[in-house]
Amino acid sequence: MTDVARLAGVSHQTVSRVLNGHPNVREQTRNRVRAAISELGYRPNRAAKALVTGRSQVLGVVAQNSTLYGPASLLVAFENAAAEAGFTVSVGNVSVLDRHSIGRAVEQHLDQRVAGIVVIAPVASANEALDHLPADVPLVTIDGDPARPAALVTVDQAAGARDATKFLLDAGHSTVWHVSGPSDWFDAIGRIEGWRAALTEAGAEIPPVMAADWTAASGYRAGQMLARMPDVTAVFAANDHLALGILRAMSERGRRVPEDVSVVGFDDVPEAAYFIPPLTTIRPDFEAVARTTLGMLLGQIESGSSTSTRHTIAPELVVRDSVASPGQR
Amino acid sequence: MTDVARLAGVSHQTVSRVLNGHPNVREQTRNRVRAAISELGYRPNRAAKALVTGRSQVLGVVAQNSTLYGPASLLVAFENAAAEAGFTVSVGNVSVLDRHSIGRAVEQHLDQRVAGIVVIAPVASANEALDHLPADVPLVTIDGDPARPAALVTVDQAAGARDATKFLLDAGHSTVWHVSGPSDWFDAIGRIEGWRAALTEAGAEIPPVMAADWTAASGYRAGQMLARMPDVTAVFAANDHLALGILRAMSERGRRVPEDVSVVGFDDVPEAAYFIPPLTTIRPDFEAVARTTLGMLLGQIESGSSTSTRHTIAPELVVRDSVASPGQR
DNA sequence: CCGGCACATGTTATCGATCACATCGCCGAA
DNA sequence: TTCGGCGATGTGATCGATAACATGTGCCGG
Repeated sequence: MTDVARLAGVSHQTVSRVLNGHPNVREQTRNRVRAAISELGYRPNRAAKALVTGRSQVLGVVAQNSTLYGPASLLVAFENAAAEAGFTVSVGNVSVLDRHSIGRAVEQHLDQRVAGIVVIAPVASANEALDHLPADVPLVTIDGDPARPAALVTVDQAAGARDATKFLLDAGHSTVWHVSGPSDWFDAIGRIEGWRAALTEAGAEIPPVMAADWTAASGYRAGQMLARMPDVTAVFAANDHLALGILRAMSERGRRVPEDVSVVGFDDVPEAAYFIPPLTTIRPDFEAVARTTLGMLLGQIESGSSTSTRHTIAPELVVRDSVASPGQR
Repeated sequence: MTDVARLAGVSHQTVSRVLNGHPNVREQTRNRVRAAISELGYRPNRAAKALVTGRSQVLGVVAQNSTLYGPASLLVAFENAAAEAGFTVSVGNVSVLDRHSIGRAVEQHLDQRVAGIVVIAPVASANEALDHLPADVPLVTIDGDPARPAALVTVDQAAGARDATKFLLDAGHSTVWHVSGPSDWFDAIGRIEGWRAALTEAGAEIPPVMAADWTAASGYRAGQMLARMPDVTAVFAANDHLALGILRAMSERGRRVPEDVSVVGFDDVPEAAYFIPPLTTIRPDFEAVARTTLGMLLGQIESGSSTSTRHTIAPELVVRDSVASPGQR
């Protein structure tokens, strides 16, 4: 920096001003400094800046140890958005979302003096950890507890589930069964609510919820039960992997999809279009979630105050071939 | 740090020595300092350390903008391994692996004064970028060009492909068709080589390679062609998504898997066990790749010299239900 | 014609660690 | 006895940026 200052014939402070877009610098001086910077190929030392300001240009993300399509897409989208805004993202994976793990991951980020933190906290057990976090660090939660008063961005699970269920009802099914995600996930809870609401509105009978986890294996098990109940004609699966397991169970028991049973999933994983049959599903807009999250986080960083705004991103129904009218039986 | 020093009755330098495990500190002093640290809840400022040493406790990863199962698993495994070693990982996603993009991502990391960089560089176009990188920064490549003299960790694509092909030949198939990945990917090239080697060894006829990309869509297109050739009884797909597309194409044309056609994939994505039928595939050990990579990187960081060792991780065949003898026709 | 204020710029202290070197005992060999 | 050397510890400089304050210039209004 001193070299740049010397070459431009100014003081290091003026260089700093140019770098930070300070207004009170003469146009001509600014240009000279800029020229010197590019001539020397100067790049500011972020560590020094972080040391004096107490904040680095890094955003921390705490996510569950997961290679699932949803979280991975979210992460990539967030990284891209952050990079555009000049921030680096450092990821802290945890295997379980309990208080201890989250606390540790967050501390690790605070050590690094991150400018802000994003916690992808889809389960209730994360709540306690979040309540005990220092309040002065900008923090946004994704898919967290709707009941917590905190900055939150979330996919509108209920709306998606409603759309899916309605789509099946509109096709003529008298009711729709639901294979749900784990009951401690807010995502799963929201999808159950939406499904139930759609049935209630239509005056349809509400079958018992079939609880599963998010894996194809548990979808397969649920599917085996559903397949042997002849009056089941429509199933809404809480995600695409569950749906895949259900498709396989149906196929094994000779129940054709969609002729005998209609299935709708959630997530729109890239392979969904190549399931047998291609799966009708709900596509959440991960990029919108990422952009919104980043916006809120930067807002908090700039203003220095933590808001508790919340944003909900509506997902979209993607129609493929796994739904038909029951009349076609 | 000064506070800790005062409380322990020593100088800040001694505190620093304790922190960095310097040998020449009396046991008793060390304990006093440790006690003071935990009493005050002191956490060292990483920015200050990075400023003076010129390196941060951060490792940079440059990966292709991808939510694919393989890269995502690799990333998670690497993050976990790095966290255990006290390092944070900052990810720079790029959408294309060309010289410009990689260069930019790497520069961004160098700005941050990362201690080392990992580049996941599965395509030839990445080579040029890597050649122009500063030589003094520790760097390990994953899935890079086997011909480049550089630190490299890679899954043994050829061995996996051979195992897969042999398994099909051993089941009694006279030859095995191959649907490959994009020809500029080293992974795809290695898999083609392994497949061809197995056929040559067995003295089997070598059918033309069907080129595709990694998507289920392109697998489906290739599958449509394969399905209308009655003499095709065995297919080795370069990854599980391709295999999924092939399965669907076969199913549409009424060719049963595995009775009429046997299929083997590569990657062992979590859903593979729930395809119709469950897919026999090759499972790469991403965790081993991640651990090995981290080990090499830390080695370079400590020694200060860049090696050009290379490690190859052998994958494993996972047998499920998508392969049968052609005699069962 | 002068005080004062806004703007442009420079000077010095500061963040929190490590590094290089200085100091102080103490022990053992000449 | 003396001195070299080593182990334990302290002192001051340093990394590269920003913050706070100081300085110098030109313009405006009274």
